[in-house]
Amino acid sequence: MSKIICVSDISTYAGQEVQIQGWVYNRTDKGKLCFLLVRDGTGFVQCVAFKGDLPEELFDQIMRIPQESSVIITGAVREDKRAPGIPGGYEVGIKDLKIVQAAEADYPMALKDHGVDFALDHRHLWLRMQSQWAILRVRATVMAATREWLDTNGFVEMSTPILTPAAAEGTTTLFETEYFDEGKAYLAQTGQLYNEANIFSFGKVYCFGPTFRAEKSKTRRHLTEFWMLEPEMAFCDLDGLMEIEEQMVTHIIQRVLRDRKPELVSLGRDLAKIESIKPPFPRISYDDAAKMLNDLYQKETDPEKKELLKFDWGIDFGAPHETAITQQFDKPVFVYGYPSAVKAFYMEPWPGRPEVCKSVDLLAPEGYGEICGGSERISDHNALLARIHKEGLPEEAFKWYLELRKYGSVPHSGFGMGVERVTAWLCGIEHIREAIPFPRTIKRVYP
RNA sequence: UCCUCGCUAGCUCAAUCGGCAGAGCGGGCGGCUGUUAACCGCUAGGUUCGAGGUUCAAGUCCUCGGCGAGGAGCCA
Repeated sequence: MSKIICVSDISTYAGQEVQIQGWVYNRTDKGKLCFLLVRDGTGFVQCVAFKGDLPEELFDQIMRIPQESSVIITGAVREDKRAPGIPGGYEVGIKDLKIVQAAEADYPMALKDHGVDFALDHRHLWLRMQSQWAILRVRATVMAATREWLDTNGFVEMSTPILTPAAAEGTTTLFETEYFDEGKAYLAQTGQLYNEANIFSFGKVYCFGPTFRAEKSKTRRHLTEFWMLEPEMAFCDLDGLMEIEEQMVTHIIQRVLRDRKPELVSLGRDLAKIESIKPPFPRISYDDAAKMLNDLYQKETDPEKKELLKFDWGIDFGAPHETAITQQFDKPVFVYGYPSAVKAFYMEPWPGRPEVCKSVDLLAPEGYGEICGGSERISDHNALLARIHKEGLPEEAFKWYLELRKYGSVPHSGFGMGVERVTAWLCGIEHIREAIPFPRTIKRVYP
């Protein structure tokens, strides 16, 4: 009995007879020769059948095997530069093939691009395509690298609740559900407030899980359900926050480049654009970004683009603004010190400039925009209470949150990172819906 | 909520000014010993999103509706 191996390890089995358990991704028959491209979850490998080497009945069966059939293949591994696949360069000379299940002939996914509607309706099958496999492998590595960095840097993972009481910023953007006799509960849009409680016990914490937003955003950067990482640190100011974001993001990039290069190559990603990213990342203030945008506005000659770049101090960046800023840099850029009016109530005011707060967004290059958003939080009880009143928020709902500032309050900071946005950026794909296994958008909850 | 675009074979798309419903892929049959989304020959496959209207004639023009897309708004 030959050893069952993973395609990802195939290079270590050259010259040996092995077994591959997987699915027929593509078949090319050529007279007395038949090529099967087989995927096993860890990679894609070419398996070759020669008519002369096999019983006639078996060869005939291989020639007719439908796409997506599940198979167990026995054969000898050999190096061959012509062999496609991931990692590629090795192929299996078929000695035996057992069909676990012959797929029906009407498999709907062709090995080519599909329309968005069709692809999303068939997400359960689309996942099998090499491009989707590669993207989601990168995603898993982004998540693993994130945890790896945090866990080795003294952070403790805290699971914050997904079912939450009345919302921090009103209920219009939250999914609502019945909660027994307690009235309404809402799906969490952030674990931050809970992590602000957690830091007073654990120092440095993070939560990592799904986040829900009922906003009617319809863009390539938005999902209604997405995965967000939220670290929160005691005794950490805005500069310390940027330092941590920079180190963590750099680690994620290095780890993806180390472990997922073949996947990125298969996606056609220009590796040079991410290989060159090294700290430090540029840090510019909102004020400077505003000047930069006004300069770009002056220089722009296309009236349509010019209109999109129009910018007045005090407004939040739109997607065209973010794109324009990031195009000035070849690595991620921090923009800090946003106007308080466009940011959340809990952000620490800038010393001496109350109209600005100690917030920071990390914008990814190549037009991908915001991948992290964070801030130093207000640590003074009365200042926070004043902000809650000013925003017209229900003080009662924030009773516990305010109490954190009464017993050993410290400067503290945190940020949120969108996993799908980071994945989409590293993969170089157009839309973040491909960066999550089963995307939830305003128009889709199926499959 | 607004703006724009789209909907034709299982899939991706074409169809000129309103004038016979087409191709490639996929399926079926056949051929080929190195294919890379193979190639070559043959073949089957249609409620042109729906309803109404204009016309000798509508995939194409008009009205209404449906579904989807990506932009704006919104976005802890």
